[in-house]
Amino acid sequence: MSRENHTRYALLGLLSHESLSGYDIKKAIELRISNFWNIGYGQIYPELKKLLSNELVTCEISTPDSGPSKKVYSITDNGHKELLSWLKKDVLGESYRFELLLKLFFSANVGIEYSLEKIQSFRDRRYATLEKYNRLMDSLKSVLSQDKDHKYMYLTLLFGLHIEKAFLSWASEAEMLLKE
Amino acid sequence: MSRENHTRYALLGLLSHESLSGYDIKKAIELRISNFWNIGYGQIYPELKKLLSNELVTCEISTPDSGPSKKVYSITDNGHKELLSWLKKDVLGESYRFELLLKLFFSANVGIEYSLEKIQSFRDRRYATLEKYNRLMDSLKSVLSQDKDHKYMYLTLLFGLHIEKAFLSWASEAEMLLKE
DNA sequence: AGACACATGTAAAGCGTTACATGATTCT
DNA sequence: AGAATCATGTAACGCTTTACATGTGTCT
Repeated sequence: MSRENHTRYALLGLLSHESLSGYDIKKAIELRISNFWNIGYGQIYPELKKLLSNELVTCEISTPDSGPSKKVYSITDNGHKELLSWLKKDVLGESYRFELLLKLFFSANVGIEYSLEKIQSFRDRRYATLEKYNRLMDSLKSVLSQDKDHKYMYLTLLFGLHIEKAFLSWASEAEMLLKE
Repeated sequence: MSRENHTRYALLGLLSHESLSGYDIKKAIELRISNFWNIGYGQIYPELKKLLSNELVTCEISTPDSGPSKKVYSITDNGHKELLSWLKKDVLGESYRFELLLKLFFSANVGIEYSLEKIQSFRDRRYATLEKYNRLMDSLKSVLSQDKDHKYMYLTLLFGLHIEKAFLSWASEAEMLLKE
């Protein structure tokens, strides 16, 4: 059983909303889905090529009045079908990897200060992310009724809020426990 | 800048506690760290080979009274140094990917029933995991004072509890929002 | 005898990151 | 003129998964 190419569906999903160039796709990813699915140019351009040869997208050269020309990709009917069939399929399960936990687990080998430092900087990072999500949530709430897509964006953002808060409360508890 | 081979450190970490065969390493991984760092045989055996040729571990053939013979690996002084230097280094940041969120984000393209189904089965999965963690926590608490390693195991397990609870509370909220 | 767990590996293919390479356009 | 941004890509490398391959020992 071969693995699913999720990156392909991320691109199809974004293109199902609007036609975009590779460069614009990268920006859209950063804005919308990078919190749970980040992709770099090294994946975007090769994948667009594959999508094109599979006729899941089409490509048009656009030469705007200002700025360099772009290759704008649009989703085809086949592409849309492919996206829908993936969306309907069940998610089998999740697995995540946390380098912080891997280090922490083995940290009986080193001084406690190393663990405390790592947890503190973890907390700082996650706090900054939580603040970012809070700002995004504020701006999203004001446009929530305009478009049914926004409801789903709201769900993913809400996930971010829950998980970041969990990170922070764990970090506080972990720090206390270590200092005991 | 080449990426760090975390798998290598996971193996060194486990071997710093006790000498193990590849097969036993796999079992130890499942028991101890699979929640945040899972590895299969396809990584373990080749990595042990590399560790051996870098003289970070040694290997002895063990022929127990019962059962087939094993190749038991032990960490060397160099291996321990390598582990310590990694443990002391900062963690730069985390990134996670959630297929569920990726699908959910684009689910305005399909009926709401697909989203609800996915969230419900997500909740079932995460609830089962939370229960597992609760059981592990019970058995860990009774031996917590015996070994300073246990404190670090406790921290990682606590992380699991926090994050799974966050998953569950998000899932409930998300279901309510979708049904509105 | 057959099923199951023990035990060790290899090969292929795909995923993902990083570095590199190139050129156009806009702004200061 | 130089810096920054826009824009598109390739190549190398390493990580990860999956499937395959093989043989031993134990239990029923």
